[in-house]
Amino acid sequence: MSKQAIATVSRERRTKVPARSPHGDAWESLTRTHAAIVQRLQETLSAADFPPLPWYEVLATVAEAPEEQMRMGDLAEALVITRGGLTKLVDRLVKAGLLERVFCATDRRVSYAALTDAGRDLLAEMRPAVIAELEVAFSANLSVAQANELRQTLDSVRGSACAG
Amino acid sequence: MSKQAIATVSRERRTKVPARSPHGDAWESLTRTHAAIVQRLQETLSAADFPPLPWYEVLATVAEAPEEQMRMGDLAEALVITRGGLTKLVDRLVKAGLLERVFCATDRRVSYAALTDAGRDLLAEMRPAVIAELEVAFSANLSVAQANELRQTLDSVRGSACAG
DNA sequence: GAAGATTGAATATTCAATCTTA
DNA sequence: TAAGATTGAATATTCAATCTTC
Repeated sequence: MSKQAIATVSRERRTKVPARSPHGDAWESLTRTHAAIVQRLQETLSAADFPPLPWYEVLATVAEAPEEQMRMGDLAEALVITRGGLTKLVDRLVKAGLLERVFCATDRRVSYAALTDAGRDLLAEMRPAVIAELEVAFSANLSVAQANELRQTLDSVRGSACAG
Repeated sequence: MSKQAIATVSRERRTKVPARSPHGDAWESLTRTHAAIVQRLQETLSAADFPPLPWYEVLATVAEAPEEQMRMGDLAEALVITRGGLTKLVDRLVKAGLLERVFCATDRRVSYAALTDAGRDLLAEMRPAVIAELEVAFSANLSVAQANELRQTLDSVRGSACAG
C-alpha cells in the first residue's frame, strides 16, 4: 500500500459528510456575523445599563408602526418569535412601564402593544448607542452604497424565505 | 388652530425617536432574514424528526475541525454562545451519543468535544435536509456568484466586529 | 493568581393546552 | 369551529460563583 493510499484511508472518515455548498457557506457567514453583532450590541447595552437587546427590538418595531402600536400577533411575526413568547416579553415591558396593552373595541379578541411616553423616551436614549455600535461594525468595512446593496440582497432572500 | 397644525401636533410624539440610518437598515434586514431562515430550518428539522438546529450547528462545526474535535472554549467562541451554555449543550449531545469528551493529556484543564461515529452519521443525514432548505431560501434569488459576494461582505463585517 | 471548564440559581423561551370572542 | 391571545409545564440560556490545573 502506497503512502498516498494510507493517507486516503486515514481521511476516509471525514469524507462521509456531504460537501459544503456556496449557499451553505453564505448561510454560515450570515449566522456567525449575526451572532457576533448581537453579542457586541448586548455588551454595549449592558455596559450602559440599558435593558437587553430584545427590549430594544420590541420598542423600535412598535415605534415604527402607525399610532405607535401593533397587534400582538403582527408584532410576534415581525420579531420572528412565538406568540406565547411575545406575550411574556410584552408583560415585562408593560411591568417596566415601557408599553401598555390596548384592547380593540371592534374585535375584542385582539390586543395591541402600544408605546408609552416612557417607552418612547427610553428608545430615544437607546437608539444612538445601538446605531453607534452598528456604525463601528458596519462602517469600517462598508460604504453606504454597500450597506444598501447588502440590505437589498438580504431582503430578497427573506422575501423568498417567507413566501414558502 | 388649523387642521394642518392639529395634524402636526398629533404627529409630534413620533418625531422624538432618532432617524434611521443605512447601516441600521442593513442590520434590521440582517437580523430579520437570519430569524426567518432559522425558523424555516427549525421547521424542516422538526418535520423530519431531527434534533434542533443548535445540535446541527455543533455537529457541523466540530466536523470541520482537525481530528473532528474542538476545545470547549474554541467551540463556544465559534458558535458565539457562552462557555456555560456550551457545556450544557454538549452534555446533551454526549448523552445522546453524538459527541464524546476527550481530555487533553498535556494540559488537564482543557477538554475537547469530539465527534462520535453516531454523530458523524447523524450529521451526514441532516446536512442534505439543511442544505436543501438553504437552497430554497437562497437559490431562488441569489446566483452562486451573488452568494459568494454576500459571504464576502458578511465576513468583512464580522472581521471588524470581532476585532473591536 | 490566571486560564479552562463546569455547576447552580435565576431568567427566558418554547410547546401544548386553555380561554375568550368572532 | 376558527382566530387571537394567554397560561403552565418543560426546556434552554445566561450570569456569577466554584473547582481544578497551569
